[in-house]
Amino acid sequence: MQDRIRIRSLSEHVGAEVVLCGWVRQRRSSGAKLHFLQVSDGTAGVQVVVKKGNVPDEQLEAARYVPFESTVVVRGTVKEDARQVGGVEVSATEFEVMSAAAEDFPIGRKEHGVGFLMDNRHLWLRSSRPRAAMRIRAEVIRACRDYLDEGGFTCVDAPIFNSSAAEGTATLFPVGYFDQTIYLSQTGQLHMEAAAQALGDVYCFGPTFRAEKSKTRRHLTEFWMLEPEMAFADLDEDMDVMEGMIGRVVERVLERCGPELDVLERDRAILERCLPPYPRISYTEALERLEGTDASIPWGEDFGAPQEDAVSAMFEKPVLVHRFPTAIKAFYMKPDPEQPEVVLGCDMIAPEGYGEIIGGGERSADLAYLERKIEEEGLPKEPYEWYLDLRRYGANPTAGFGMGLERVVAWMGDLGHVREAAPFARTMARTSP
RNA sequence: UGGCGUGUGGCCGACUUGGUAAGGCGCCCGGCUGUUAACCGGGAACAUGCAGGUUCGAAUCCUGCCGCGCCAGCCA
Repeated sequence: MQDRIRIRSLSEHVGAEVVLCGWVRQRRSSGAKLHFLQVSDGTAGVQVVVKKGNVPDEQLEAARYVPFESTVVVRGTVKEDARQVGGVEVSATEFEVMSAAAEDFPIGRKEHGVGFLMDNRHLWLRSSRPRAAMRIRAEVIRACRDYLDEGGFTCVDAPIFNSSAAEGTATLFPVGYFDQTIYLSQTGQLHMEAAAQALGDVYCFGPTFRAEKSKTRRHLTEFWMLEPEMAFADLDEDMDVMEGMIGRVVERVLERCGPELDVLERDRAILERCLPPYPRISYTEALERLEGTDASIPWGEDFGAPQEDAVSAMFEKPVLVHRFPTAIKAFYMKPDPEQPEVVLGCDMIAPEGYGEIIGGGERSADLAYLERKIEEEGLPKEPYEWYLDLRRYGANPTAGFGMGLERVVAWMGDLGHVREAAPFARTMARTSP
């Protein structure tokens, strides 16, 4: 539509006559001669007033009976009105129904259950809560990319189709690829190590897939991961980047997503406490702090959700836990030269039970060590040959990490479940809409 | 995969000790020229996941199956 304006910018047109398009989200009448329509075009919503005398009678009737979610074209005058959320309303002079919606739009103004809402995700997306979550998601992505791009990183894409796995094949989704079986990517890390040797500081951002039969509020089978990788970086630098990037995310969301946080009724004070610096404690220290609590575990055992929650509850901000036992971590992690029983890895745990939002660390540059680990863990050697080439031709220290986008978004908006942080979440039980 | 929980109209949700399915939203009609999860009056339609069992009688108790949810493991 030629001269149509976005509802978001209506306040710049007070007193002017404008044309707008949108969906009728709500309708109220005061007699047969005055109708109030809440119209949204996605950018924002506004109250349109259709009054007898201002529009032809047949348009007045159309406004009286227009079903929810119908698309309409409105010409009218923008008026200041302190009673309205955006501060303005539109007094219609022309009202046209572009497409009348069926009268049984399933999403009502009253409460619904999770199952029903997820079944109707394509329509639920129009509601204020999902819209706020999607805007926050977009801002989190923007903040991360800005942080890395400004820091001199190069965005490099990782493949989705792969014949090898970074961490075994148990949690991979097999797909038919011509006459063979390959797998959907569960990480871009190995490829980013190759890219880092070409470009220094790199990152990839894309979907990853895990066939984990997890049905918790922190798991999706398809999720987006941001994975920076830095040549010649060590664990401390790696943690600096984790902290800097998440710090930037928190700052940006607070700065630019105020209205969205309000829609979600997110307590801002909690986020304001989450600006850097973040505490950094070793796995061993964490266990010492857990001693005597319900979450206490023997040294050597991996952190579970109860340990993560207990550790994060000790601080009011994200916590970096580093130097986990070598035995429980992936083969490519570099052992600490000063205490080889632990690796130079690090996880960032988000507050409020949102769990591990980042996992990463230094990669081993030692060819012989990696060959031994691959054998010890019973991994097939052949698929890793190309990866081992990276150690044969100019081995270098490398460090990086992976950030789970949906977990960060769920935490920012206190969404309760990662499925609300994705537009169309894929879980064990749901692959549609 | 395991543990726990749950399944009532299009949606939400009662039915407590087993006794013959509330109420609300939505929908339709009407009223109101300033409403905003509008309000007021009237109306129609629509339901106990599936299969067994106990009982005079089951939405309610028992068993199995299926779906969903939460938690755990695994991870981001």
